[in-house]
Amino acid sequence: GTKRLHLDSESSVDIEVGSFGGFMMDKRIKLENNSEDETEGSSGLMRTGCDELGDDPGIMLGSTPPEVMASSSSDLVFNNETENSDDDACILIHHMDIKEPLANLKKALEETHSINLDGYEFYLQDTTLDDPGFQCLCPTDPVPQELLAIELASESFWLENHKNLVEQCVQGCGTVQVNLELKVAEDGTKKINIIDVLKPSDSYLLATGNPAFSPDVPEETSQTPMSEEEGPSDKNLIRWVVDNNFKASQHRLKIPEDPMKWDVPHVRHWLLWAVRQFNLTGINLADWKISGAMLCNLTLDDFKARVPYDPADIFWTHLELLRRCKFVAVMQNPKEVITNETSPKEKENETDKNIMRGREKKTKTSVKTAVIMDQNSTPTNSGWALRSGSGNNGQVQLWQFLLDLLTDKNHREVIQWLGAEGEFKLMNPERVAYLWGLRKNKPSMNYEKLSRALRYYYDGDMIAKVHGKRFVYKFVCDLKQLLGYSAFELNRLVIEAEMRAQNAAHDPLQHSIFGNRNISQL
DNA sequence: GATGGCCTAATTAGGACTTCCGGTGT
DNA sequence: CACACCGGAAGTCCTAATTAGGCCAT
Repeated sequence: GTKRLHLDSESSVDIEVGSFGGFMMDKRIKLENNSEDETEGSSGLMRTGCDELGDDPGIMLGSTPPEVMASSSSDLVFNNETENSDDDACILIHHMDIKEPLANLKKALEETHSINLDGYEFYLQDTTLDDPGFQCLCPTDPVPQELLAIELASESFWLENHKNLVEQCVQGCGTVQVNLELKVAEDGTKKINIIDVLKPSDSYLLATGNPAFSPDVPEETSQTPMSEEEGPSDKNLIRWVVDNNFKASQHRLKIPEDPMKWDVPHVRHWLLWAVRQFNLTGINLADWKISGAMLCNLTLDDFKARVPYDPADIFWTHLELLRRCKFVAVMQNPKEVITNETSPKEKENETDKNIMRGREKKTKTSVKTAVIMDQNSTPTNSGWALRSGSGNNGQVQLWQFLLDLLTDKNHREVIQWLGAEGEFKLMNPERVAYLWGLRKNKPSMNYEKLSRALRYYYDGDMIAKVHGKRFVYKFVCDLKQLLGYSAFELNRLVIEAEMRAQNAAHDPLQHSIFGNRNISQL
């Protein structure tokens, strides 16, 4: 369906709520912005995520050496542009290879800014072992890219100078953007606090030619695999999609979906994410020590006072969607909105992409399917986007349907998980095919045809056959990333639901482990 | 009358299967 | 020998993108 939001006197959006592979709601928004000049502010586009990040006295102590404050470089950015000059804390932004020893980082800071950092030690500020934010930084764990932004708690975590970030906290390789602050604790400890380790902005990578950070785990983050090739032809068309990385962290940190229920730390978590996501500048974190209720009641004037730079009202639109639709959305292709221009080089790339796309056509379904998986991934640039198709045409796909059945305790007799590795067996293949036929309005569907459809998945990253086992297939994708649950967890949840159902009164809404929602609605 | 913008319908392209079938493996 | 499994080929159904044509204002 489509519903219209009236955001303010100048803008309205048509939101088409569809199903993008089912798991991620694809909210397409046709933004009708009366503002003619959408390209305004295109200069300085794609700024470094946390450039000029505003002060947060709660984080930063006012003990930064003054000589640091006075210096500046292209690679080290201070946030002292804010009017709030009485607060002298600042964030330093430095780009480096993630596998460089921290000692090198310290040396670079000293050389670049002619400052003496003797006695300063690196800390992951206020990150504790119990902090969920820290857990994702453990070397043995995959690192959701968005969560490279380290959330702060109460105690600091000391890092060794001679080791690099990979050895101590973050997996991956390539260039990263490290946000730092210098401070002296009350006990006199000199700290170089690492606040964030982020993927560098595209502009930085483009300018330097450095490879983007890539986690050692399947690449993931937020945005949808927006395809450059499918960018909106209408200059006024902005496509917003749910940011799955934020959603994942939201789930993990138990942040309510309704922003009205957010407390101050929730708002702060969201804002830190937004600063980087929308390249916000001039933001003062101290202005955002507000509850979710206050956030939802911000007037446009309040907002403008807090967000001095918001070209094309992008962040305002985002906030409106958050408040009214309760989802954290990102634009699929912010560049188009901000620039509306294509450089000759980009055009050249597009040509290449078109060629690539022509090649991809031969790979059939597999690639397309992988794209849906990639919803969870932020294409570091065009890599993922190249693989993107045009969605699932709004129809349920076979793999979704199978997951629906697999998460429904009432269908365990016809299809069920085998073990913890994503394997599943069609206990009654013809019944599964019949149900699939019902869903697709294909009364003549049978297992032979269904299995042919499954075989189209073999080339991709979604489903594979388990050789030698009759009617047994396997989800080879990362279900944890896709659904927030691993196959093992899904299996356990289904079994538990079944056991509960046996012990409790019948609850018609609890067929699926997801309650009255099915996979397509997650 | 020429031009450009807007709207709508028709056409085209592409994705995800569906249907059929000959062949292979167990 | 039966049946699962494989993969090519062509077709279907759907949506999205592109193109063409008509209308209207300048």
